[in-house]
Amino acid sequence: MIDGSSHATADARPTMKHVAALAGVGVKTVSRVMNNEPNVSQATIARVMDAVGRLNYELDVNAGNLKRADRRTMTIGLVLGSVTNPFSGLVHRAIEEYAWERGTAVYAASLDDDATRPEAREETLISAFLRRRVDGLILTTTSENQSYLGAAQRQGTKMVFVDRQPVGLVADAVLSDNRASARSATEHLLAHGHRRIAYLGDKPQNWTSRERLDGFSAAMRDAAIPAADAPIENGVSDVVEADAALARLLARPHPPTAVFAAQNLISLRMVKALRTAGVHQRIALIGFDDFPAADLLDPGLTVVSQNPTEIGRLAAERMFARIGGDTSAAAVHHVPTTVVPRGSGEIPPPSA
Amino acid sequence: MIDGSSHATADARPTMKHVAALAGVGVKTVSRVMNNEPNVSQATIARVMDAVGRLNYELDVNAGNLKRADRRTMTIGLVLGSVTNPFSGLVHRAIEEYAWERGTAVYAASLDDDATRPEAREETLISAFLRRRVDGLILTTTSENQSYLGAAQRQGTKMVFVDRQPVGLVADAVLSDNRASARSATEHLLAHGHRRIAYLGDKPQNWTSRERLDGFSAAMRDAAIPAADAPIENGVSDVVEADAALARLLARPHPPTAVFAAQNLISLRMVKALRTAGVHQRIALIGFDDFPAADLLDPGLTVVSQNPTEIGRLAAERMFARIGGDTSAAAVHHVPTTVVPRGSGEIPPPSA
DNA sequence: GTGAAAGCGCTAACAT
DNA sequence: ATGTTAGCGCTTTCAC
Repeated sequence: MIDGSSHATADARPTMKHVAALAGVGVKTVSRVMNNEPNVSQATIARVMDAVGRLNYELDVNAGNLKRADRRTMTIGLVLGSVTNPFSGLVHRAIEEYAWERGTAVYAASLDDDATRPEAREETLISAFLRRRVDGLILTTTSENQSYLGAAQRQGTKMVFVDRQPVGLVADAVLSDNRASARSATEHLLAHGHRRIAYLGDKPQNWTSRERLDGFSAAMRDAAIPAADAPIENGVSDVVEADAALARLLARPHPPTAVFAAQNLISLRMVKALRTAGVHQRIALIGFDDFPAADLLDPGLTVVSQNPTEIGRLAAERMFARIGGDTSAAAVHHVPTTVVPRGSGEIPPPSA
Repeated sequence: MIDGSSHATADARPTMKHVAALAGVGVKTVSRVMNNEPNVSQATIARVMDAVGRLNYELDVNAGNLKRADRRTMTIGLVLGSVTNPFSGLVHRAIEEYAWERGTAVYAASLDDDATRPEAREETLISAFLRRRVDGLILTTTSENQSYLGAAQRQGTKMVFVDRQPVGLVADAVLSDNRASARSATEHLLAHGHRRIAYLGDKPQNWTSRERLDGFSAAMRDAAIPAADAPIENGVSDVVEADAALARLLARPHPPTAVFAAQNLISLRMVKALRTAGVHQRIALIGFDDFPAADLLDPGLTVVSQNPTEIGRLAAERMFARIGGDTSAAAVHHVPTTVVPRGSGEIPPPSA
């Protein structure tokens, strides 16, 4: 027994037939044992399990699903923003946890916002999942319209959207109330006495971006702030751009006394830009999305904290409810956000 | 056409037989078209594709794999630390990218270090992957010994380890040279004049933790520093513990002038502890693993930066080489790390 | 260039 | 309590 090749375990992948032969039973009996079905004697179970162990047999669930009545593959597909993003990472983690607890495997695929042809990649990934007959798809789509998923949905694939609402398709969605969150953030700054507040946002092609901008605008309008005192910078996707955007804001006749960075990466870039400009102790900043080191900055970064873990858990819960036969009307589920004050968002305006 | 049920697309999932019937050809011809096989006339291809479009047919790859000669499922399984950890997230992302480019789907599963019975969960997840006949497994295992994977390996499942070396199993591994990296970090502090350096590490059950501690100890020994000046605190897994550990260090007759936090979460906890103790501008700190906001801290956090993206890419490369038939000897692949100076690691000792 | 028949590994339905 | 037969949706083999 030098190299394992003379070991009792065979090198070829065993099938149920091999196990049945070795145990001296029929294949259906092996199937019963492997699937914990009733009506098998303890003695037979023992003999089958012994053979399974000797051969290191693992049930082939794909083959079984071919014939099985419910035709469930016990897999779901996840299409999210990159797992590199802490938000997506937590959503991913929560869904995975929920799925594995229910014996369901999770396919993961990332969608980078900045890809060349995002819709093409999105459709390719989803098609790959459909060809593998996933029971459901949990999606953060980049495309403008998801009606192309209608056929797959009618054919039985369950769908739940995360961090977005579906367009051209009726399906459950789980997300933060982006508009209300942006409003809260803005009102937080207003409550601390600010009147001139700048908004830094992501690309407006992005639906969540538009929602956040709407929330900001609504809050400013309600506070009777003229649009001239609510400057907007969209599409800040780079540190250099952040510096430039801040420079533009500071060059205004009446520069803003506070900044709302409505996306997590933009928040980081803005922390740096304010620092570089030497105004980080003077201009208030509130960011969107929390991250581990936010409280270690100086000043600590005040953020609108989403609850990605709860978003993921709830999305998974909806998914498994649908898979389990829930046919209630599709709905949008909002997960609450909270403003976490850490210092940067509580800097008062100079006048105060 | 009010609700789509009267639409041309059927609600039942179509099979090749349906497509063949609608296109007026045999199933084998449909199979040829779906798999881009030669010897089909353009006219036939067009008719088949038309039927495919009308029925919204998607090939069932699981069914096909049952009979296909190579029996490849075009899926791999990933068992990593939680995608919540930025290191794992980047490794995950790189592997995913590489796999999808090769038409391979990726199953993802997280393994939390702090689970109750980590090996049980590990084996459950891996078994789930094997039952789905993945072509390969890319693993960051928690178990002490992986010889239980030998049978699956002999049966054809390729395996590549990430961030760990396999024990009791011969397989490729891709990881940072933890020992050398810890040595570099320590030498960086020594080069800045420090003689009394504390080491804060993860649980010593963890193999990478032991390697890092070894690297630290070797560097200190080479510098002829007595062990009394190289205090070690292991298993700091909490902010409170970090405070306590720092307090113990500062209470020493000759407190350390520098600290090496040899794990990413511990680095964060230590930043906070030093800040709380009011010594963050006085005691040097070097962390392990980079993170997005490290340069935004004050002082900026000097770290040993691993290259998780390259680790992931290389692991995927090895995996696909093995799947493609590479039978060369299994090897350990070290991916270089770099010390990124940002301020905290360059604070001189009081005497200098 | 095309199709008919066999069978991949398993489960359903029906024996016994 | 156990085994036998058919067939899931596809690819292989081989015939035309």
